Amino acid sequence: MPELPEVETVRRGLAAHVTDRTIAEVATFHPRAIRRHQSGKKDFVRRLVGRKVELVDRRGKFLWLPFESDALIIHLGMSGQCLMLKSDSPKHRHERIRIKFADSGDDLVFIDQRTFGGMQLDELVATEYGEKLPNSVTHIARDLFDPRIDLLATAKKLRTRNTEVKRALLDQTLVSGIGNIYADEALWLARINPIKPASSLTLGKAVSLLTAANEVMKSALAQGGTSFDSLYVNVNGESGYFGRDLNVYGREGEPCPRCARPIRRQKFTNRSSHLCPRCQPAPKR
DNA sequence: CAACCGCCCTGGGTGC
DNA sequence: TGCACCCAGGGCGGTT
Repeated sequence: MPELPEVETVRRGLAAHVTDRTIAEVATFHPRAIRRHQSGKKDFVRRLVGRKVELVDRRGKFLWLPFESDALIIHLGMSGQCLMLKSDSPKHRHERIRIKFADSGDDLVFIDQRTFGGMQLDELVATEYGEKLPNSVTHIARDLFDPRIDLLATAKKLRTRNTEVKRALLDQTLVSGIGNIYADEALWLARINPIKPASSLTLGKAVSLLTAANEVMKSALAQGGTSFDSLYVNVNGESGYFGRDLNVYGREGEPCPRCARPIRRQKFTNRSSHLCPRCQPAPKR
């Protein structure tokens, strides 16, 4: 389940391997992998061939390779992988897209078991500070690794939300890049119960929550990301090492690292929250 | 505009 | 061994 640290790890790996290379050939193997590309498979392939990669950009969980006026957007979804594989490597069972380069070096191979991820070409539009974003990424808020994020303004906005704090944390239009794993870890670090109303946090608490999220994701990035269920790997196919540092996620029944009370897992909008019932007491209502 | 719900989809795991 | 079922979950479209 790639979140901000994992997607940033992939971005760095891609940047190191595809920058300055020219696309020579594109093959797609599953319609869902390019379903977001409105003008179809032929257009997708035709428009990519001949393009030279300048850099690899990212906001939240969205990656893109910007060209002059458009960009190739990559989203990993929950099981997407970008791997650099030998040009003669056999087709992987869940291989969805393969991009070959004019230098006949390693291919960029998109593998995705659950097909929530995919690629699309989209126009670039100018936004603030002279930045250019793909049109379909403009609604995504800045992430916590973005040097231009305004942490205080984000904390204030979080407190205006009439919803549970974890929902707000997962809302990519408020702050992007946080998924279920790092939301649970950040809430544990900040000692906040996930179903506490966002509006009930003090401003200081809201700031410390965002700071905790930033810290935990920075640590994860330094270790190459988390690999909880082996679906996430970097472009070389290697797992990250942060999984061992998770305090609550996936640790139901194990002792809280702070107070030794068993970690509890509870239902949260068709998924799960992991928390310490003592460190993160439920709000009274 | 904000919140919420249901849907997309696959395959590993589990229970019978 | 096989089958039915559950579960993971980010983003988005439609609705309230």
